Amino acid sequence: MLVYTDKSRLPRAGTPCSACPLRAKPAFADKTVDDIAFIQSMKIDHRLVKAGSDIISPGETDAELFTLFAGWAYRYKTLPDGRRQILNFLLPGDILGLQASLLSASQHGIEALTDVEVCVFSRRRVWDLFVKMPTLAYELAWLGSREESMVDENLVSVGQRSAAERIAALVISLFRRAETLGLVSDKSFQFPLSQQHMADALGLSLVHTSKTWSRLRRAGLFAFAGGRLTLLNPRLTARMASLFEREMTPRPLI
Amino acid sequence: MLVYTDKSRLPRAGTPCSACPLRAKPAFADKTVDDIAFIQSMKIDHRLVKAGSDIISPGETDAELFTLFAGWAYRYKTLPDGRRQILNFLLPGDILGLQASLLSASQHGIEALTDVEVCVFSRRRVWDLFVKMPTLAYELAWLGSREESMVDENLVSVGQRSAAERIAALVISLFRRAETLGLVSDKSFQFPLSQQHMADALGLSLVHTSKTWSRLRRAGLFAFAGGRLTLLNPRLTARMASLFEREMTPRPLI
DNA sequence: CGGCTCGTTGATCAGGATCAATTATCGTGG
DNA sequence: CCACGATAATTGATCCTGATCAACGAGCCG
Repeated sequence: MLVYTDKSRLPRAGTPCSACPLRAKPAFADKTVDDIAFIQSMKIDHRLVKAGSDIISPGETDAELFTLFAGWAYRYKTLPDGRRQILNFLLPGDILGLQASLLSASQHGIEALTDVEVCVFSRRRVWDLFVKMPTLAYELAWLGSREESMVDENLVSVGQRSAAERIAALVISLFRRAETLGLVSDKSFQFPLSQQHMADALGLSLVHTSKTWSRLRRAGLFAFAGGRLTLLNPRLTARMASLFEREMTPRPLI
Repeated sequence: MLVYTDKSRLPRAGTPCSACPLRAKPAFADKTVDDIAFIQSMKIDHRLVKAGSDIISPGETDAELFTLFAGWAYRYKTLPDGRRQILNFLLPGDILGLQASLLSASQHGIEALTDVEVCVFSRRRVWDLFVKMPTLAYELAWLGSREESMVDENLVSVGQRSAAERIAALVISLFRRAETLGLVSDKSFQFPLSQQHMADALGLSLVHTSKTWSRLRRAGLFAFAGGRLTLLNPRLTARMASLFEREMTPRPLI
């Protein structure tokens, strides 16, 4: 993992969990002081990871547990001949490495999509957490189930939807997630995926992704410029993807 | 859910968890008496479900938690126009409805593939379990991660593998799972999937599934007769699917 | 300026979808 | 025991979505 060691350039590294700016967002449920104190006690580092490098490498054992503090990342698996499947994308507040930390070796890799900041939690203390902090343990399991549910949805896309439907589904689901984090202003948000990322996530070729992508743009579903995506027609995009509005209840932030 | 109410025809319904025949299998890790006693106290029913009916319906709220005691099942999602994606298959000893029980409403359905027996656990007491039984809570989370890891693998199949590779991957992964349960004798095991099930799991059309399936049979990878599948060439099948041998550590049985 | 990576666009190809017809397989009732 | 209808599997013909090949333009960095 590529890491900045010079913490002096990381003003937020010193911020206590109780004053975590993420926690203030409406996407996340409130926590008791005790829970926050325990989280703080588990936190062993605050790291910067450069875009494109692994936060957890495939096959890594004893990977720590992370919370994505800022930036985007994704989970992926590769086949021996190099084919890569992106399993799901990770946004700020998402937990990262839970599967790797419970199972013995990581079955997947996690790579930083943008420059990223992560909170690092001691893997050894996860067990401690289950013993002492049932609320947090429950929330950990909850977050795991939520991630599975996202993978489920991606599997539906790749297995059943056409190329255009897949892109529409990807775009709205990311839009909605960004929205709950307050990252959307005026229907537009920072969209850091390359077309190669989309292709690998959707099970499409790079070329076909490009063609379908620009077809949907010409159709007026969305616009893309300067790394920002503007969802011009959310209704139509959602309908094209058959992706239901699913109200987002505040979720736990570990 | 279609249920037999006449328990008299269910001799195993009265068997205490401590004498659970599944528990004796090498696939499952040993448990303390305390843990087993708690599991027993959570168990509120032992039900038979007919093949083809839902154990958990899509959108169901307050679904209970189950362990699959005997038979096969699968998780699935459907799109409004009827397209169906099978997310993963469930074999005896697998937990079922964990996601539905943690999240508020079930995002998927679970259907019995064969006639099935399930142990029913009180959903209300799951929280109790997290408070009192950290070991079991940890194992629940572990089982959740394991299921996610299976969905991950299916997503790799559907996103990256060719039709033949997908079928090969499905066949071996089911073979291996059946093997750990002692269901395989002489390289062959009961294989209850219809071609429609395979098609829906692999994101292929029914017709193409049939053609590829018989091509692989003619190629000598496996044979299928009388509902039993015989894996004639496990090595080649595994290589075709690029599915690595992954040693199975004993897993928790709740 | 050259050498990257990334996106775009056109031409061609093929894997798998769709359509259609036939053949087991099986449970059910006469 | 057989006839029947329903469901599941097979096979051939044709079509089309999306893969592959190839060339080119745009932005970016050294």
